Amino acid sequence: MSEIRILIVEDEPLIAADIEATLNNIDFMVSGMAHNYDDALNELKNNTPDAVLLDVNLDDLKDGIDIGTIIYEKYNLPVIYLTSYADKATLDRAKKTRPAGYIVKPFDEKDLLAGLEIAIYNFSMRESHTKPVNLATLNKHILSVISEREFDVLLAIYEGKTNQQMADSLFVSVNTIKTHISNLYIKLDVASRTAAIAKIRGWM
Amino acid sequence: MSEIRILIVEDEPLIAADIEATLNNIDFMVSGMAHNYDDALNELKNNTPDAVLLDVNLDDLKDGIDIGTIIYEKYNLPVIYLTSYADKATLDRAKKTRPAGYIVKPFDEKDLLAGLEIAIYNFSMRESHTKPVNLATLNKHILSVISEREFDVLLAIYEGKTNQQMADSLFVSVNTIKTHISNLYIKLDVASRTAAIAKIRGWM
DNA sequence: TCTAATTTCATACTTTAGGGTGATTGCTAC
DNA sequence: GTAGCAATCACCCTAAAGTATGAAATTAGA
Repeated sequence: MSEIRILIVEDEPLIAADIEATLNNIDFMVSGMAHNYDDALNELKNNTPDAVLLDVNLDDLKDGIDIGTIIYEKYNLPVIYLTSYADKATLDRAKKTRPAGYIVKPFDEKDLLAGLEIAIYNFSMRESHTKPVNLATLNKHILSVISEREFDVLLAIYEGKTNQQMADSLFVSVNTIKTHISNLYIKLDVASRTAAIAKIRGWM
Repeated sequence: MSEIRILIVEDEPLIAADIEATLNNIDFMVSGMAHNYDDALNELKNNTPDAVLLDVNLDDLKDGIDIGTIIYEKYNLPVIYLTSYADKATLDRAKKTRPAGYIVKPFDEKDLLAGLEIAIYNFSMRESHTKPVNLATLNKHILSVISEREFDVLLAIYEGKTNQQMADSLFVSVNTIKTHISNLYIKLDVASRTAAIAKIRGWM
């Protein structure tokens, strides 16, 4: 994996340049710079980054938290807020956008890099909670081994598909799906799709 | 709800006193102070806090991350690390303990309060991902309103139970369960138990 | 190369889930 | 008091899921 692409949204040129200089290293690269709400949305759309450094106080009608709200709702990216003050009301607005991190100005190189690292890591962990398990970790929990194809079927079950829908999307017959499901049930020691879902939930 | 009880683990008395003064306000209170590994474990056991502020660099054989590891494995509390430097190796060790936040020294009152707020909030959100939904939040996501009994049934579905098992544990007939499920499907706009589970997944 | 496991499919059968319709009871708000 | 809703239950029917058994083609490994 290459560098993590960061979008910087900051209206103070000096700080923006400072952050840019700090971030262009082994681990990170700057994917784009935005100075206001519209620029930021544009960058998000046309040059989607892996994470966003977001100044809360922009010299604009819309502030950083407005952008954070859009990112939370539309994009699913880790947001790290930069702010020079943190009153209760602003903080409460910010919390609603589930930021991955929060860095208070003034900050130095270490604050920024450490804050970013932790925030992005935490975000990826947070994400993995909502995603289904992966085959390798799944197999750590059971005696017998679930095959790749069986895993495909298990994921489809997890997503709420019917046998027919699975058959269509995996290009096999419903009979085949049934066979896989039967084998899965034996291996997972369950007797229904919902029991299977309940069983694998929590394994991540 | 009363104040959030914070355990401070910090071996530098000046900083510890400073944090204590900052934290004893409306939102937070200090549940205890520890200066080393053993003190910290003792406090965790006998006076369990709601969150832990953890200095990484303790003047001890075991450092803050060792304590963080214990908290991650045994207790399930949000940990916020305090550190004056953040080299890659330390950061990697810290990340493995899934800290809720990371505050880099030197920090002022605002850093601390904002960092704590965000970290604890994020942690509570992270937690709720693994738990089933609650009725109130569930109803925010749909047009019609799910009743209490319907919610009981939905939870039972989520847990992988069959209609018969639900009927037994809720002391009603299978027909009643079926009626509730039918109504649930209409309200959730789905057509099967697994689709219902997939739909409510993520709502927390 | 021979074996074991995976993936594929089939047929037949049973059980569970889901859809439609209607009805009773009890509670609450107007 | 009556309209509305929640909760309960019944019956019938269809569709989907699950069980059992057997078998062929493919692939990976010893």
